[in-house]
Amino acid sequence: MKLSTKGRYAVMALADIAKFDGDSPVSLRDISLRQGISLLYLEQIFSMLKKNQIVTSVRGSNGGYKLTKSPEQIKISNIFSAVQENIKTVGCKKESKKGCNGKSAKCITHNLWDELELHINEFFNKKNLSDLIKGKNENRV
Amino acid sequence: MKLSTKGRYAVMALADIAKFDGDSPVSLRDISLRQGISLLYLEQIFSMLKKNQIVTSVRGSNGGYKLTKSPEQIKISNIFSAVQENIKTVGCKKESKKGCNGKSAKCITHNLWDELELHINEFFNKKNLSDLIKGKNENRV
DNA sequence: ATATACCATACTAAAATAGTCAAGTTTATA
DNA sequence: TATAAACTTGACTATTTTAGTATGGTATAT
Repeated sequence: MKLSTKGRYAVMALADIAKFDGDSPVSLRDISLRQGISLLYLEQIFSMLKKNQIVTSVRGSNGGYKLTKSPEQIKISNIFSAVQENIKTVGCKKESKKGCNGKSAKCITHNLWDELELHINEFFNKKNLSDLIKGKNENRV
Repeated sequence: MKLSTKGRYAVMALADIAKFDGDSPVSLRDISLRQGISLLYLEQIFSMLKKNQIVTSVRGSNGGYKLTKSPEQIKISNIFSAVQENIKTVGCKKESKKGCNGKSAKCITHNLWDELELHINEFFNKKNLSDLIKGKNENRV
């Protein structure tokens, strides 16, 4: 089980914006250089972030992206759902209301995965962008 | 982010053994039929579980597998590490002692993924096989 | 004897991941 | 107003992982 780069890069890039945020928008080129993420890949990711109102874009020379809200208000869970990095721990072949895998009841492990999913989502709901750029993370790249 | 079938099936199959455990060992054929998992795939998984002393095998007719410990003593984390379903949420390209991705410091999101990993591992450390077969899970398949 | 069970290695189809490539449009500013 | 810097869109692709199959055994209870 691992997180995809899409989700991780999205958080990384937004933390970068949060950190370097001023009056002017932050360009993808700068993020690309600072974070070592391909520019073309960033464009893909930011297209999704914009559609989901995590960022707004400023076109033209010296343009770039800005956060729509303050870092405190942007939860990691918001970012993940924007880039469709969803935490789907379970994957019973055929899950219906009645049961899993075509059986009449849910599988014996079902609650366990549900609980885990809940845990992870709670974790990402409690964390926001501001948590990443303050305190002991100050010297991070 | 999702769990692989290998990890999930391993837990499922062991819960099955725990549930139907008696004096005689439980055959993979029975588990395969009850849980709807390919017999050949189960053999692969149980090979790993045996190597890691989660189960012992009894050969010959009416043979099968038995848990080496009581269900209370077998943690989900033990099972996952046996089948190499490791919770590696982070995947910085080049992570050294100094930093990530060839930089001089760890990346800004590093602590976040580490924390998540810790959370998940704690969760699986607290859960054992017995939790799956008692109480509200009694009627599960 | 033999059916039932475990054991081991190699192989593969399909899906997901992690991007790249091409061809634009928009706009600040020199 | 030319143009470079920036955003936008959609298609494409190599690599890796996943989720198994296939094959050919060995061991042992009955």
